[in-house]
Amino acid sequence: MSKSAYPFSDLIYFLENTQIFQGLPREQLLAIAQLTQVQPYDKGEFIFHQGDESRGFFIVRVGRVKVFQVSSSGREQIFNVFGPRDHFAEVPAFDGNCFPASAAALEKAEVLFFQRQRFLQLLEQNPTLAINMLRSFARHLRRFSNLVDSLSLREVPGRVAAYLLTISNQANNSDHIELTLNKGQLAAMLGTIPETLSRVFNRLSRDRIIQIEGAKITILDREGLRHIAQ
Amino acid sequence: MSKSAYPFSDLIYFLENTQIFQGLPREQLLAIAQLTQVQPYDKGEFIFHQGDESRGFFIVRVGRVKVFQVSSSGREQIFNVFGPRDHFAEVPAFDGNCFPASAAALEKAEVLFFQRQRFLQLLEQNPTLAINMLRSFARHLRRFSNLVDSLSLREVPGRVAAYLLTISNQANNSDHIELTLNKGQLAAMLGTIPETLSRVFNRLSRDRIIQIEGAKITILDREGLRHIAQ
DNA sequence: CCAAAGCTTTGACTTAAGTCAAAGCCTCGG
DNA sequence: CCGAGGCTTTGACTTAAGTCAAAGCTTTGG
Repeated sequence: MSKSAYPFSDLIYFLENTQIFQGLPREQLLAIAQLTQVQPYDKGEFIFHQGDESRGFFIVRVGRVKVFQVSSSGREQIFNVFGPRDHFAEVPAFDGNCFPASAAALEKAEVLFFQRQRFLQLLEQNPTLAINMLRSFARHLRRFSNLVDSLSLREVPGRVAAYLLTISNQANNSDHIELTLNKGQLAAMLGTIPETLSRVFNRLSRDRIIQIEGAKITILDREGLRHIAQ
Repeated sequence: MSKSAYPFSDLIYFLENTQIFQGLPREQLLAIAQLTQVQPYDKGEFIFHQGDESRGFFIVRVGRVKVFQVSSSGREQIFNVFGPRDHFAEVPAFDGNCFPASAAALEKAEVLFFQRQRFLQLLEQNPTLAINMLRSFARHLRRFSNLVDSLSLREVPGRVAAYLLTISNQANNSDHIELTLNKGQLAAMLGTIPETLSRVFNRLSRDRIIQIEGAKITILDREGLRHIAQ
């Protein structure tokens, strides 16, 4: 059943440390591991396309994956970026409707795939799994709520400032942070375009609020940044 | 326990027809009904404020409720409008974090309130309830996905056209539709302001794509509307 | 190690949509 | 039934941010 090249025990260890499968009894994990398909993707390769029918859901094993939409004019909005142990596309797997967005590998990646039918069976049998799913959905809903707030009610400098504060926060409030997305992808994440993002960084730099050197950013004036982020 | 003025059987009948409590055994519904608090709200009155701590979640019994955020400059973005049998604010009740948005009554309304702790107990005991919640979260996630798409990737005329097509759809694809929100609230729903919405309606009217008479709208050129909506 | 491809920045320009202000319309309660 | 207050529209103006084009940069693979 599995196309994995990994030892089985590794896979089980991995699965029981994902948020979605944590807390499940060992024999369930074993059953899940046997249903797991490992799929490799090259940088830029699509995992699914918006509008496709869902056949299952995914967990990132290696690399990063973006979930995004593209406008008729070709502009991209990234909904979320997922890394190792993160799962994505559970909603279509759950409700059986089409993917509302596309997914592609941001870099060479390995993704675990779980068939929809198997997954739904597990879900019915397993209250713990349902609660884990609820937690996951709740996280996604909060993320979306933030995104809508950002896109509708804040200007681009505010979004950039809020983003920088968030990643600084994730890094123990360090003033030295490093962008993990290139600037084009970051722009797509923040609902803008590379040119505009570049100009905003430029301005924050000129105003001595941050200092930029490639992907490395130093926060010089955290209060100022907070003010811009509101 | 209940502050309801309604006969109990009415309340149970109501509860078992909500999406969240449907399919629960009768004795559970009885227990839930006993925990229900009925809260009346006047038009415009707040039900909770963004940032408040969650004490529970809500089901609309009468009237309509909007869930929204307000920017620092006072602009409003409505996330969703809920009517009878709809439930809202389940995420904060579930995860215990703050409300990410505010809620207020759009008109005189009655709302059922369920305490967080009771609700979490029910959720643990009741796999059906968990599945119902998952369905609800999945719906909300799809709604958000649409909203982000709208706000980030479409211009205002596109959002308006898509909205009109959606409500026409809900009305059996009738060409005669009626706005159920006033134009200020509709603007806040579509991520814009009344002046801009007015101008867009004006243009659609001038171009013979729709015809407007107050809250009544007739679709004259559905193909044209679809084209604008993409 | 170099060149091609892909990122990133900069400049000049355009534009969608917001702001402000005023006037016209409704409608609801006294 | 009338008038105050709230909706809605219109006009004139401003502006944030997008487009297009070109030039610097980096990275990567042959």
